[in-house]
Amino acid sequence: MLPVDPLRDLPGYALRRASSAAMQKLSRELVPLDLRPSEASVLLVIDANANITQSEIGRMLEIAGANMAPLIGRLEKRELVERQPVDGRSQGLVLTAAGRALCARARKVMTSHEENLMARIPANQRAAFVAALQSLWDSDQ
Amino acid sequence: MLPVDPLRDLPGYALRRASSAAMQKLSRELVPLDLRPSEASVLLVIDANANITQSEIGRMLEIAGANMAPLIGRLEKRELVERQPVDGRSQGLVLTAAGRALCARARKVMTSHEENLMARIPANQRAAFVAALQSLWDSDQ
DNA sequence: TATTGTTATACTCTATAACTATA
DNA sequence: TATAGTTATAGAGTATAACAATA
Repeated sequence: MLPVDPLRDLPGYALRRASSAAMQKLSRELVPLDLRPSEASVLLVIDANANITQSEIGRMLEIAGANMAPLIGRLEKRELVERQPVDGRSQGLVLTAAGRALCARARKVMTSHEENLMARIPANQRAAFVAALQSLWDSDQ
Repeated sequence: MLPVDPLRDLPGYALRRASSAAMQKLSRELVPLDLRPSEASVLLVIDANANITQSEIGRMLEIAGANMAPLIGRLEKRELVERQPVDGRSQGLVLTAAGRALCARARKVMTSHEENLMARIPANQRAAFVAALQSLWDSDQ
């Protein structure tokens, strides 16, 4: 007798499995760049917002401050990011030349990843799909 | 100047944030039952498939065998699940009376959670939304 | 008082390797 | 040889608590 999967048709479970599969795939695609998805995301955010502080990044991406410190530390140690004092307690972050180069490669990987995901969904449903995801993302009440 | 979020409109990123928000919410809702989402899922699977083995559950839910052992161990220690030898190396799993009672409560929590999620999405888009998620879930190539 | 940045710590989920017992 | 179950271990993400320096 074939086993029954009582979770298969639950939207929340499908959401979890889809997200997990997509993240695993992206992680593998970023291996050649020696970046994790969270690190690549932070590079893109700094590139789009020169002199942003790490607490601002944390609020934007919902990464707790305690976890931003080692993440930024790794990027700084690899000389992808530089800190520039804003005031006595805040530091603006900017990409180095190497950081901009790696960010460009990361953007290509992520863009390609996104296109491959969306290719699975009928074109006329994509906008509704993303809108539905964004409405769930604020449902954490 | 307001910071720019270059990730906000990427479907894959929206997928990750939506999944993360939903999982955090479900985790909180399961706290009174002292169950994690993965434990609740396993209870539902055993309830729907008496005498299923833990390796079969692992294949269904994509939980590695190495991680099933401590998970089932916790459920057995709480006397929610019993092991019954199938052959020399396999054991069928069944719920105890306490396990069935807790499973029923977990099902209520999960069903309510699913309904609250879907309430955010227009009714005429829900089927397409779940179908899109299921097609992504197999995109881990 | 509140915020920024940081360290330390712990928990969950996940991943790999190695091992036994059995098929 | 392949599979079931287990143990140990490590990585990654996330969470809280605590602290110093600054606003």
